[in-house]
Amino acid sequence: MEAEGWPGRPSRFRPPLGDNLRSAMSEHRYEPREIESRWQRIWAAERTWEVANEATPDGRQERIAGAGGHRALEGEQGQSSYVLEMLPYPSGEPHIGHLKCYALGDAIAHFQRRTGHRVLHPMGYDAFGLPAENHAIKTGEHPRDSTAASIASFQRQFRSWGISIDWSREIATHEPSYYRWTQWIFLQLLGAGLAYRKQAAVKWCPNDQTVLANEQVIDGRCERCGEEVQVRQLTQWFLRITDYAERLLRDLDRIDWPEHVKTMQRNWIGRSEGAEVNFFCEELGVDYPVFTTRPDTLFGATFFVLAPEHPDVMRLAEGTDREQEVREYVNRALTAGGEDRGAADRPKTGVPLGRHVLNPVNGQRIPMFVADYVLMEYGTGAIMAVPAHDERDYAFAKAHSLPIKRVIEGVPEDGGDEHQLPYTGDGPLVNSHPDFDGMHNRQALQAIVDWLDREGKGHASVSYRLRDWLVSRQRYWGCPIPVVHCERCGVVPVPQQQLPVVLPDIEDYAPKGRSPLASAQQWVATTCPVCSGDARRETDTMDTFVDSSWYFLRYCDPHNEAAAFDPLALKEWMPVDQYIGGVEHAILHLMYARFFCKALADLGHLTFQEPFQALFTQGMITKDGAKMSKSRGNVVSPASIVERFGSDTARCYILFIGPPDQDADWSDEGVEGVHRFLGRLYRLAMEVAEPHAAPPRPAHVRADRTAHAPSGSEDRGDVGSEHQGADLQLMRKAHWAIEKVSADLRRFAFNTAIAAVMELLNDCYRLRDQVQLQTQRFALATGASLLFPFAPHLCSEVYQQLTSQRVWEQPWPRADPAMLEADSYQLVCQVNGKLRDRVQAPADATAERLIELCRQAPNVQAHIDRREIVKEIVVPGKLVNLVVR
RNA sequence: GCCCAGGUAGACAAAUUGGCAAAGUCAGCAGACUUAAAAUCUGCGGCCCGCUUGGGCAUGUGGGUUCGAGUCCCACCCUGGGCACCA
Repeated sequence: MEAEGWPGRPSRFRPPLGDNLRSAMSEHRYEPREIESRWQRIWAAERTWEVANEATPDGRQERIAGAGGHRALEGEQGQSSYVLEMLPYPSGEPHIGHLKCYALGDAIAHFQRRTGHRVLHPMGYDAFGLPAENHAIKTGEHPRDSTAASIASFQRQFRSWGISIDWSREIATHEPSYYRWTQWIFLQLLGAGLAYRKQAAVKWCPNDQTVLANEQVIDGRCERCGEEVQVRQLTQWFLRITDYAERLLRDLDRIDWPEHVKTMQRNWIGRSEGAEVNFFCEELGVDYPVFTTRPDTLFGATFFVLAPEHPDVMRLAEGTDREQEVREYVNRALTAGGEDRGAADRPKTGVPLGRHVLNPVNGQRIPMFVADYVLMEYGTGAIMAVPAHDERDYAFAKAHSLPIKRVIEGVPEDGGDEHQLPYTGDGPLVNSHPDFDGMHNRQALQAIVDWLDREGKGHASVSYRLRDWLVSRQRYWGCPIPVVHCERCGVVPVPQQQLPVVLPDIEDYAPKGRSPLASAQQWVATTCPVCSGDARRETDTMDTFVDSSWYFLRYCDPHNEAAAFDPLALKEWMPVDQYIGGVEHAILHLMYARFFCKALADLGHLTFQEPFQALFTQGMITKDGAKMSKSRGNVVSPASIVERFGSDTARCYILFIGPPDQDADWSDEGVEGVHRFLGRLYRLAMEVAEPHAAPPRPAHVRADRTAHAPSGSEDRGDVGSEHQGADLQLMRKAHWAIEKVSADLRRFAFNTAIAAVMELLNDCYRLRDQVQLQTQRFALATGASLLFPFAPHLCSEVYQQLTSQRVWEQPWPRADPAMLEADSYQLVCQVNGKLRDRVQAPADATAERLIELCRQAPNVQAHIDRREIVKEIVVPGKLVNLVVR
């Protein structure tokens, strides 16, 4: 809707005044349910939000091509835009967080469409997972059935919200047509050596009876159920995400994500620069490498520690008088290891191994220990201990009365006092070696690494905190891992043409410490694809995060039966232009999806490295300051809000409540306020939309006007008639709103965008008996057009009534620059930085003229008095500040 | 402990680049309409002094930079989040 192209620009028509307001208004009750279901039917019947792939070569676009109403307005050259909210896990009903997420994403999608983009905005379901399986254990209902019910409920509600989804691309991760390709991707990774099996100390949840990924363990507890996790030695499937640590870290610089999310990922990857140094054990004739970030403190190493899981621990202790003691310690550490081994304030336990290693820099013989504060998974599972300069080594040395040797001089005030240890700061080296003593430790660090490298005793090295991703789960309701175990051939991938490996039906879902799939004997028994001999199927299923690590690719080509996706389809849509979801996925899902992209790109399937170019993380909706939960009984269900007020109100309110990236507290009164606003818009629009039943003027408004605005204070200046002044004023306000809402949408400031439309509507009411009908219509239609991304049903209705056109088929309105500029403005007059007066100034006044106007302002004169003006600061369009002495 | 975000009326918030603090919404008060209420429409709204013109004080606290600070700098307090034996 171009301002200039406004149909039927102002006639001189003025509505006659009448006094049957009451009856006229009562015909225009705002009935969201009626309005919303009507427009939803139209969008469904016309498949308005479907969008076809342009580049898919085999004619499939006919099937998925909808009417695509918005396509009519921007032709073939419309730039593609992929707007995506995080895949919902369907359980029961959608909650308020879903409403916020989709209200947000839909506003972006609508804005994109109306600014000339072809928008892909799909929907699907993360349908495998534990809740459905736990439900099955309790009730015996097949997870497939309960999942189907939840999906149906989600669909129903999503449709009732009127979000502009291309429903033709709907997917669900539990459908064989989807997980067939999840399995295909797994085999791709397996073929590339990125999926592998190993025995490892893994986190086990005794309640859910399954292993967990490191990322799913929070403070030693299961992320899902809160049960304390145990450590078990099991053979499990892993994905080699650590191979991508460096790229996952580096590429964060190339994507437009919130800084705090990037920071979390950086911390999780945990890159450390240092050196690997070999310590030689004479007794066994073996080199033990350690990773250290502090090679500058090598001369201060007074002992050496191995992790209890270190494979050489028992071999080292064997034959020494410590053997029994070590065996007991290791056994205790390995079995009881689950209970917060991660806590830093735990006492430092450990036992000597009765063996020694040589410090490569000075040949000193130092004792070896085994202690559980050293982790097998990080570095080499062994450390050199420098108690003088490391808090943990210091605590261990104190507990076991080991020598402490200071090798870095502290800054003057700590004077080398023993009480100042451990000292982890910087300073010159001491007690080290004549070549390094006196050198600043940061330079010494490099010098020592160079020396180690030359001597072949070590080298610079980088270590990461990130661990490989444990993806196998001993659960039923997940994607089967597509391999078989053959006695002769070992682990054999299921050939691609035999995919999907379909999840079999089973009798008993109860976990027994192994996958429930193991009880499906007929399914497990199979033949080896290589040797045709007897083989058993893998009975573990995949972590559901695997399913959701690639779903955004499938949306680009959801019905492809020959491949997971067509490269041309990906080229058209990927990467996702705007991804939207909660911060709770900052590490897990977002890291895994990035990893999948990089791995698939390396395998030649993708041409991009990052799946989500821009990310927006929404804040949580709380109630009474607390997270909504059933146990607190403070849950606000979207269905009840939609029922009472309609989805337009629900959506507007949730965006109006505050900045969308911040947490916000739900307020029932606030919802009513927004509902009132929508009702006001509707009623005024209906009133002016019917020229025949001319809207009557309420008598009191007339009275009010004569009482309050006799000369029209807005008419200050030389504008001719009063009508022109008010008309101009409202037109300006409408154009101001266009400018404001457009800018706010670009920066996701939905709350202020809605407030701007509220302001416009307030002016429509305030000026309604002073402006021409056409002006009123223009202002209201503009308001509806601007509010459409937030309240699509109401705005479609209002726009249709006012203009007989479909608002979503109109391009986004553009403000007329001439309407944004007034010919005069209020000049702020300051003296010594304090506001003293305001005067009207012409827009084109020179600096000299502005100073003059300021000086003459009555209250400014009083403050200047006879004092000397030492400085004049002029900010054209804003203020003049006179500095006096 | 380390890192990040935030602290503005009675509540939620706005102020995009250092330029009129508080747009908008809620709650509140007043008026119109009504037999009345609800709904609706209109208006008022930081604190202190003053009859008003006006003046002083106000963005967690204390300093600083600047003609001018919610915004920039330093120190501190509070709230929320992330990380935390990772060598």
